[in-house]
Order: sequence, then structure tokens, then C-alpha cells
Amino acid sequence: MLGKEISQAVIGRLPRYFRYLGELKDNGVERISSQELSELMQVTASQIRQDFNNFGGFGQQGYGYNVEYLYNEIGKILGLDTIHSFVIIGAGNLGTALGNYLNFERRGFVFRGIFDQNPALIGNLVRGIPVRSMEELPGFLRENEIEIAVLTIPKTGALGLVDTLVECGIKGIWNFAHVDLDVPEGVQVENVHLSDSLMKLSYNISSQNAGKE
Amino acid sequence: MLGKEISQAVIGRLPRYFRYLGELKDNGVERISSQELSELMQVTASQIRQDFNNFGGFGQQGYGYNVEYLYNEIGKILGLDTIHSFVIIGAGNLGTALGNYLNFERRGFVFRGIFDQNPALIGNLVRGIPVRSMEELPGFLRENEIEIAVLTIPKTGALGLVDTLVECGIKGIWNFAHVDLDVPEGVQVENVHLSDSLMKLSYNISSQNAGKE
DNA sequence: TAGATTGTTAATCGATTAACAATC
DNA sequence: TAGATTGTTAATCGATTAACAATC
Repeated sequence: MLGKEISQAVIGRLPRYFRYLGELKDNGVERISSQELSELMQVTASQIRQDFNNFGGFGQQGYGYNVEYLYNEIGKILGLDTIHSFVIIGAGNLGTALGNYLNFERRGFVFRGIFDQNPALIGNLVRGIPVRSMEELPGFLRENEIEIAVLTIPKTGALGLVDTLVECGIKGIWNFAHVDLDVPEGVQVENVHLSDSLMKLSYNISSQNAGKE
Repeated sequence: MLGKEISQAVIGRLPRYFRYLGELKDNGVERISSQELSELMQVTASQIRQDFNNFGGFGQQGYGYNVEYLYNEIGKILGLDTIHSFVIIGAGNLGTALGNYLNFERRGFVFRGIFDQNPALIGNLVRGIPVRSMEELPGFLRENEIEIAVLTIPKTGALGLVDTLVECGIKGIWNFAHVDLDVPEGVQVENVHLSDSLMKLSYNISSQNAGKE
């Protein structure tokens, strides 16, 4: 890959392209123009072409884009052509729900372990995998070369855990804890702040009621 | 409220301000300048002042901002000074996890009901509330004047449900289904596309490995 | 009053959209 | 070849940052 830096705005749109192209592919659509895709997705054709061209030319003048090829290419860009192992830290409701979510597996994200500090939960099975104690975490991460840690624990626990995760070779943290994590360069954090999302919804409902938008 | 339109970029930052201000307040901090807050939050002081000034002047020259006052004002802007009732549609792992999440309640989001089409789940208790059948949904929404529907069902179910929700007076949809919903004007949708988020993380890990950023 | 810091205007930067030449 | 549609440059728009006058 070349050294050009892609903006997070573009990256953020790739999964949506991927989803629409996957559906087109499943429906047997072979080719699509940026114009057609633009109508389907409700974005400008210009943006679609600009976005794709960040990664090189995937289309052909006069023809458009081959759906399956474009789908596969975007998948590769997103790193979905390789296996990503992950563990879940926090075996509460949310951690368990994520462990049971099968769709991640389809995209190459493999659920390898789940941990909790609560002795009452240890040994419980989540999709056939036993909840392990936090003491076992560092060894497990190193031995199994885990790439991603999913944090579904309260914020204080999450803050105290980052250093350990980084030391044990974790490359990415999917953070559901309601706190900003400070990680060294080279480690990626993707936040899912559910209550922030709910507050945005609340704002938009309230401002709508106030007669705006 | 005046008729000025606030960009979603600004709205998206408000919950984070709210969180930091809440922590400062809890720590007994009385006042803070945009400069201090900027160092804490790792954003520019300029952006902080611009963001706040979208809603009018909350500060005072030579003094800064009163933490508690600012915290309360942002809470009001986000609509957290009123009660928002919600129901969860889909009593699977994720729906159950969200129903059990107590922190939403603290912000005024009140869990009022949970529904599923699977007869095996009906009657199960989630935080003391029984799972109801989908047949009961329209009546329940109308009778209880529910504001928000949380969709934790597969995409086909979600698509088929939107019209009903809108007819029954739902004002906002918190959508965890992996599909774009088409709603009439006046109804708000906030998407939480978990697999999109995970793909973004995957991209950033992969591009990091390729020596970028 | 002098110092501090906001509120706000102006400048810059980046992202989106439009336009069109290249080319299949 | 003519028509269609990309790839890409140029124009526009919006968001962020800088600067500074207003004012506590």
C-alpha cells in the first residue's frame, strides 16, 4: 500500500459501501455506475467516485464498476480478507451479547476468549467458551496472539487495563467503556459510546419538538 | 429556542463535553477556562468556545466557565432535563443487555417495555419487565406514549416495523439493525452499526500494519 | 485598573460537489 | 465510432483554527 493518508471520513463510509455492494452482489447485480449507486445510497456520485479513487481506480469508463470486484476490493481495504482474533473483557450482558453475535465471524472476526473478574461468572459458557479469570488474561493474550480486545467493563477497570493489553501485543481496542483511552502510537482504539449515541438521539428529538430541522 | 441550525458535528461533541464536565463537577471543580478544558480533552480551545457559542454565551470574560452551570446547560441542550420513555424491540442478547443497562435511567431514559416475536422468550423478565409479544406492541406504544424505540432485531424485521412505529407516535429510533431506515420527516434515527464500527477498527489496524499513520 | 478570558470575526484548512477531459 | 461513465482537476462549501476586540 502506498503512503497516502486516507481521511477517517472516507474510512467511515467504506463499511456502508461494503454493505450495499454485498446486497447488490447477493441480488445478482453484476455492474453498477456511480450514478445508480448514488441514487440507492443517497449520496452524491461525485463522492462515491472520489472515495473509491482514494484507493486506485476500481471502475472502467463507459462501463461503471463491477459489483463483485468492487465488493471484494473494499473488503480487502477494510482488512476483511484476513482473520482477526478477539477476546472480550467483561462477561456482563453486553460482553455476552457480543460474544454470541455470529455475524462478526462471517467477516473474519473470531471470538477466542472472554474474561471477567467476578468469580461467580467464571466457568460460564459463552458460545461454548468458558469465562476465564482476569489473572489468566495476560498469558492467554500472549499465547494466542490475540489482535483485538473488546472492552465491556466499567471505565475504571478499562483505564487500568490498557497498559497490560498493549504489553501483551493487542493491536486494537474496541472500547465500550464510557471513557477515553490513552494508548501508545500503533495501537488503535474504536469507541462505541452508547450513551453518547443515545444523547444525540435525545437532542435531535428535542430540537425537532422545538420546531427545528 | 431560536431557529438556528446546529451542525451534527457540534451535536456529536456535546455528550463528550457533558461527560468531562460531569467528572469535573464530581471532583469539586468550580470553574474552568476553555484553555484548561482544551488540554484535558485534547481539542482546541477555539473549538470549545465556538461550540458553546452556538447555544449562546455560557462563560464570562476573565473568568471562564462555571462547571456546574455549563454542565446543566449542556444537559438541557441534549434534552436530559426531561424523561424519555423507551421500549426495546428484540429480546435477544443485545436487547436484554440494553434493558439491563442502568446508566440510561440516570440520564432520564426510562425502560418501559420489551418485545419479541419468539414465543419462547415471552414472559421472561428483563429488569422486572416481562417480554411481550409483537402483537401487543402497537397498543402498548399508544397507551404509554412511548417516545423511543430501540431496534435490536434483524434487518428484515426492522424494515417492516418502521411504519407501525411511526403510526404509533414514536419520535426516535435507536437502530442497532444493520440496515438504513427510511422514516418520515420529524422522526429521528440514530444508528449504532456495530459491525461497521468493527470494520473501521479492522481498517485502522491493517493500515497501521502497512506502515501508515 | 490590569489581567484574563470570553465571544466573535477573519483566515485557513479540509471535505464535498461540480465539471470535464480521458477513455473504455 | 458514438455514448457512457470514470478518474481527476477545479470550485464551492462547511468546519476548524487563529486572532483580537469586548468585557468581566
